[in-house]
Amino acid sequence: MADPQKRLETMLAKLKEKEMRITPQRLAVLKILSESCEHPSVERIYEQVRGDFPTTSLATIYKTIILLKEIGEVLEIGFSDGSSRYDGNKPYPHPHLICTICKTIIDPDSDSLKDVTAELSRETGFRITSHRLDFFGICSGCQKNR
Amino acid sequence: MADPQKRLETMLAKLKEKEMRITPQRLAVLKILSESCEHPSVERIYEQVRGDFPTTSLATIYKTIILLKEIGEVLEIGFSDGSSRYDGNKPYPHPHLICTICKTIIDPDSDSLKDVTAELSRETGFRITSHRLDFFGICSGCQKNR
DNA sequence: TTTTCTGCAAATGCTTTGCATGGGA
DNA sequence: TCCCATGCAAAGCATTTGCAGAAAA
Repeated sequence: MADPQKRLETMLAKLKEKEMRITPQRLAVLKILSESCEHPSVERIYEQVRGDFPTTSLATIYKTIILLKEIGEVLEIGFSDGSSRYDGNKPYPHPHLICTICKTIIDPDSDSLKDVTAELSRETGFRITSHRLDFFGICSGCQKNR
Repeated sequence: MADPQKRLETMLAKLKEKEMRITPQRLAVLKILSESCEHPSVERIYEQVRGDFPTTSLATIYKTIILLKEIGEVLEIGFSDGSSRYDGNKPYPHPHLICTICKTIIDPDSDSLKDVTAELSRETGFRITSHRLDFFGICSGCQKNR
């Protein structure tokens, strides 16, 4: 995981460079995304931002994310069901390991794509059932709670 | 590519097994999907089916695809923008090579995931710009037409 | 002060649903 | 004949858009 503080600074610098304004709402979204290990959904970001700024609208979250996508500071992980999750900590393509039950998304350590399925399964306790470069599976927690 | 004829038979057998009816519209959708090299969109399938059955509705195409997904006879390739493409010829996870300009989707031959990016780029003329297990890039045709 | 951003509400656009009719088996 | 599938239109829903007021710079 990249240093959230540095990520935030990078994002802020990029916004300033593009002469875009740093509003409290935007700052809140940037903070959440720069610290994200959980790869939050729009809805999740919305809830968190509303904790600090109760009048924030969903539209603002969407607009901010569209903005960040345009300047390459957030990675969108879109799914077939139309839902999307976001990674502002590592905004570049990298493998994901996704639990199809609890929807947890983690970033595996492996850089190589060779024999990754077996390797990831062993290291994380996931049972791999599908893939994409995104690997889908069931995390160890969900395997126990069945 | 799998033999379209056999794929069609497999799909039909599965429908019968589940006691689902084989209607002309469904048969048309199955045929298109079993022969798909182009990984058609719902809209594309709709247009083709309407060639033979002009009264067919979009809802029927959607319902048929949902059905096929449930019985594992079609692979959905969903994108961040909400659009989806379908593969009924190889309804199991496999790598895709996607042109971000003309939206062509092809199935590369390689089975290994090692050094695939460079390999695919060389073999197909794509310039790889992103990936997923789905690899995104620009196909040779679009590189020429710039 | 200027220009951009916010937040509300309305508009989109794709997908799903409900239901009466039609058609497989 | 009995159900299931079709096709139309309406409903859903996540996302986008338009615009007047608010607030960065």
